[in-house]
Amino acid sequence: MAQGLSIGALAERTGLAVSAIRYYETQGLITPWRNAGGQRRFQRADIRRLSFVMIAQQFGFSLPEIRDLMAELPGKRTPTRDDWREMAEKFRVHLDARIETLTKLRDNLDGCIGCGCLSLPNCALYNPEDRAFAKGKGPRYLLGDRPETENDG
Amino acid sequence: MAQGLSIGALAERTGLAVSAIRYYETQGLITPWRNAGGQRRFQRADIRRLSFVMIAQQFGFSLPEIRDLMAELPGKRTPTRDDWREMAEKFRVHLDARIETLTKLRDNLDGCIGCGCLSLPNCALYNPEDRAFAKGKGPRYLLGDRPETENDG
DNA sequence: GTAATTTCTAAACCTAACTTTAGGTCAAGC
DNA sequence: GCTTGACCTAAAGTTAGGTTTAGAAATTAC
Repeated sequence: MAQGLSIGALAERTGLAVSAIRYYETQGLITPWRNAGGQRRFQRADIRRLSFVMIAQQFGFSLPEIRDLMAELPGKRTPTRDDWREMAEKFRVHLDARIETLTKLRDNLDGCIGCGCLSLPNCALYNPEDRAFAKGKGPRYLLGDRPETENDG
Repeated sequence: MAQGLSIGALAERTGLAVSAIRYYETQGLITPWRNAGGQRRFQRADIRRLSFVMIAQQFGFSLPEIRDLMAELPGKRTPTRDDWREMAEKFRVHLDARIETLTKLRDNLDGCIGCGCLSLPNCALYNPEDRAFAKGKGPRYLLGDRPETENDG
């Protein structure tokens, strides 16, 4: 293994399937070079990149989103500690937001299901801030009612 | 609307597409009855059920998982406040776990990327507790290195 | 130097969670 | 009572994130 890691070696180091790594290349998440025989060769820093991909996926980020996050990192030279740190700081903002959203949602759910009303006009849940809780598309009224409607179990 | 809600009415009340509601029925998330003409009719309580589905999805639960969670609720009679509360308590355990996982992961990422090493033998990240951080499949070594390997930017 | 692995590409396949389409029925308004 | 919109089913299509397959070429192991 004179120059760079083979795809199999990278797979072993990251725990990913070889096919997944190839797929990530098509999605622009890593850009290996090719050796004389046309096989992919990876930098050792790509282990870190792929680990980051897997971590970000755990947080619910899509591959395009992750690619955009990683676009912060230098493409050509090996990212330094500071490159990573800078990127991670921006990433952290997203993580914090995601965690806060989930925490709020959990607390709201608690409050609404736990409270006696189950009818939203009286409930903390019924307010605009809470309704805009996530990436769109959510329930318009968090546990189902409209403001002018009364209790309906 | 003498008896029950039509699918269109339910769609309007929940913000879901009609096609999604039909799909949820095939997945066992709701069980409407049919009127004389063969059209679906829903209970008002189904608004709440579907809202819960959407909320649980935000937390990353799959439809089968959500169906199992909701199996706690009485199928025939309209769920009472206490039915919901009981179910929500079990759900909350999952939410707490998910939030804690994400929080830990965030802190780990902070620690590792932020620290000077970027080489895992010295890093808080390299320990079994952290490596088992999620629903399997994750990176075997959270930011890429193996213990016996040295710094590699 | 040959055999066994790995890797290559392209294309097909897979699951989850839906949406769209097609052709037909039901219900509500005038 | 007719028209229009809502609803029905079944089947095909869609997107994300991959995996599998097939046949060929490169690499490694002996």
